[in-house]
Amino acid sequence: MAKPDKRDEIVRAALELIAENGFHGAPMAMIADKAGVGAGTIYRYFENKDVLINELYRELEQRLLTVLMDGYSPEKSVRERFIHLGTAVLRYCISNPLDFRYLEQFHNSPYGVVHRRDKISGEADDKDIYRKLFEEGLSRQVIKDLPLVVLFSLAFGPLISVARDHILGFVSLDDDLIVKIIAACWDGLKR
Amino acid sequence: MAKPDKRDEIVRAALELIAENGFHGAPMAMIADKAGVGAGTIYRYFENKDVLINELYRELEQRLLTVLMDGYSPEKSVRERFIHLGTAVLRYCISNPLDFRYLEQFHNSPYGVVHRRDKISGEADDKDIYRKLFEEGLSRQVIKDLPLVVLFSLAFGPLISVARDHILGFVSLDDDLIVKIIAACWDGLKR
DNA sequence: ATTAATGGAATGAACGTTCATTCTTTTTAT
DNA sequence: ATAAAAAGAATGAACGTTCATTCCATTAAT
Repeated sequence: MAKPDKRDEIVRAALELIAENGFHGAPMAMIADKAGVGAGTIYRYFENKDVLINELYRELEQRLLTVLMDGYSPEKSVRERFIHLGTAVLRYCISNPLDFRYLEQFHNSPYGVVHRRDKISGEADDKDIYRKLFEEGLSRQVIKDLPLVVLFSLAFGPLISVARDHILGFVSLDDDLIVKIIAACWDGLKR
Repeated sequence: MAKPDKRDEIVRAALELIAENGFHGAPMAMIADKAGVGAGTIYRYFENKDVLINELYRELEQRLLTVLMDGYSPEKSVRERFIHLGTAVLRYCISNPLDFRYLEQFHNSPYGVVHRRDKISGEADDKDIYRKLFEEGLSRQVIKDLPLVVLFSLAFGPLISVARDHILGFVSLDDDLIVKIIAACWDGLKR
C-alpha cells in the first residue's frame, strides 16, 4: 500500500538534496534519512543511484513540459508562441527553484551530455515544440537564418542564466522584468 | 630548476582530466599519474585538492582576461567594444576547449557560486570591463535599461551555450557564424 | 503460514591525504 | 677538485574516511 508513497518520499528527498548540494553532496544514506526510509529500501524502488537520478530527471522534464503546453496554441504567431514558452519557462524556474537547480545539475554533468546527444540525434517527437517553432519561424522568415541549435542558445541561454541569478539572489525577477527579458530574447532571435 | 616544471605538469594534467571528466572524475592519483609525478608530490605544490582547483581557475581566468584585453580600446563605441569582447570570448572558448570546459565545471559548482557572490558584492576592479562597458552603455542609452546582471545574461548566456554546443559537436562554428551570433546578441542588448 | 517489504548494519571499493623512505641537489670540508 | 654531509624534493604504500550497494534479521501483508 505504501508503495508509491515511499517512492515519492525518496524522489522528493533526492530532489531536495541534489538540488541544494549537487550529486556528490547527496549520499544515498542521506537521501534515505530525509525520506524517512532505510537505506536499503531505496534499492527496492530504484536499481541504483544512476537510475534514481535519471528517473527523477524524466519526472521533472515531464512536469515542465506540462506547464509549457498549458495555454500553448499552435495557431498563434511564432512571436507570440515564443513569448508564451519563454515566459512559462522562466516563471516555472523561479517558482520551482529546486526543480531548476536539479535540472541544471543534471545538464552540467555527464548524464546531461548523454541525454542531449540522444535528443539531438534522435527524431523530433511531438514533445519537441521548440524545434517545430523554430523551424516554422525559419520557413516564415521571421527569425534569423541560423542553425537550430544556435537559435536554441540565443533563446534559452539568457533565460537559464537569468533564472540562476534570480535563484542565487543576484537579481530579483518580477513580472515586469520577466516580460522585458523575454522581449529582449526575441529581439535577438527575430530577423 | 625543475620547480615550475612539475607544478606546470600537475596543473596541465588537472586541467585536462577535470575538463574532460569533471572534478569527481579526476582523482588526485590520476592527476599525479598523468602529470608523471608521485601522488604525494602534488601536495608539495598545493595544500590540497581545493587549492589546486582554485589556483587553476585563477590561472585560466587570467589567461582569458589577457586575450580579452588584446586589441580592446575603450575609445571605440559601446557596440564595437561589445563585439570585440564577445568575439574574443567565443573564439577563445572554441580554440581552448579544455579551458572552457574547466571554467564551466567550476562555475557550475559550489566553488563557482562562492566566487560569483564575492565578485558581485565586491567593488569593480579595473579588470571588470564588462561592468564598465554596460554601465557606459546604460548612461549613453544605447542598451536596454535592465539590471547589470540581466544584461550580462543576455550577452553571455547565448555565447556560453553556443560554445558548449560547438565543443560537444552539436554545431560547428566558423568565423561567419560567430559574427552572426554576436550580432544577434547585440540585437538583444541594444535599445 | 507464507511471502513481500523494510531498515540499517556490514561490506568493499574508491578517494584524499599523510609520512617514512629514497633520490637529487647543494653545501661544506678536505 | 673530490668526497662527505646536509637539505630539499619526490615518492607511493598505507591510512582513515566516505560512499553505494548488499545482506539479513525483523516486521507487515495476505
